[in-house]
Amino acid sequence: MLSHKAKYALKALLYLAQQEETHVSRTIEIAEAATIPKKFLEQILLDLKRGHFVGSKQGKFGGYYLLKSKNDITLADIHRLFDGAIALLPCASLNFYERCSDCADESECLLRHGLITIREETLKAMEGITIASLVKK
Amino acid sequence: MLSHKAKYALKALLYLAQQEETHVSRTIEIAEAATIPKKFLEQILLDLKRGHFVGSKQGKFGGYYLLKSKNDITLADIHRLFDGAIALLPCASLNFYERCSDCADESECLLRHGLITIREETLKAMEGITIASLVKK
DNA sequence: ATTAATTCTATAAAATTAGTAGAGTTTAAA
DNA sequence: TTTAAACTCTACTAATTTTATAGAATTAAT
Repeated sequence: MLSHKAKYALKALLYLAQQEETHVSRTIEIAEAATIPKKFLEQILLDLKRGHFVGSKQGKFGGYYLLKSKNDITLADIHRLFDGAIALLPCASLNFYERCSDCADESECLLRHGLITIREETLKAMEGITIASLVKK
Repeated sequence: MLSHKAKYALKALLYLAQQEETHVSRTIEIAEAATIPKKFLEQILLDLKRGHFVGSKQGKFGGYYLLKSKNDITLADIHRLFDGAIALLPCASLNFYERCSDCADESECLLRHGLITIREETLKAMEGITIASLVKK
């Protein structure tokens, strides 16, 4: 399941994707349009900025705008940024790999093989969902 | 990601699937073989029993055994039993459906459509992974 | 200088997860 | 019928994560 943070991030990105390219959106404007607690959204937008998905303009008349093309922001990206690994266990993850402490010999683990298959399939599906594809409904 | 409970459940089921059909396995035996805290495993086996995946024999010389065929226990089943919905948000779930409180009109939600697609694809993948397929490596 | 915005750090309440404790019940066998 | 060995059940606890909130600092336009 997605965390609220990831869900809010996606909703904020969808909002930004629907604005004119030149428009910068204030946090409060996004928060009200997408029903997201404003102070929580502040953090989320900063995370998105650090992930180089959005840019910001500071000071009066400042706000946020999409930095990457809406075609290049995928569900997999946002999942990884806010909720971490796509894989079902760390030992089956590419970007968040970690050994299981309860596993004597990883190469012998019956579970891992199946979970790698799952990761490959869900990753492909999640990379197919972009902000652009969501906006197009 | 899978919870430890779900991971332990899968490891326990894999252990049971590798025993002879007539054999009943004691909790302590499974715990030691699969490196699972015994008292934690007790709870997990009871959950698996209530889900009709395993059966038990009480009293001295009692223990657990597979109730369902290893071909009929899927990763999706175990995910649902221990970790709930397969879908990324409750509003996109079949078995754990819930409305989002921050969503004014669900039929208008741009996110939901994409998440239903993802759910369909990952569900298909997860239903393809059975205890039998994992044992066969 | 003032206003309106982002940025940053700290804090807090609630929920979830992971695991432990201990008493109760059931069954086989001596 | 007693004992041993197993499952069953309920409650509890500690740690972690999640979901925020608060407030001061910084930036930029007018």
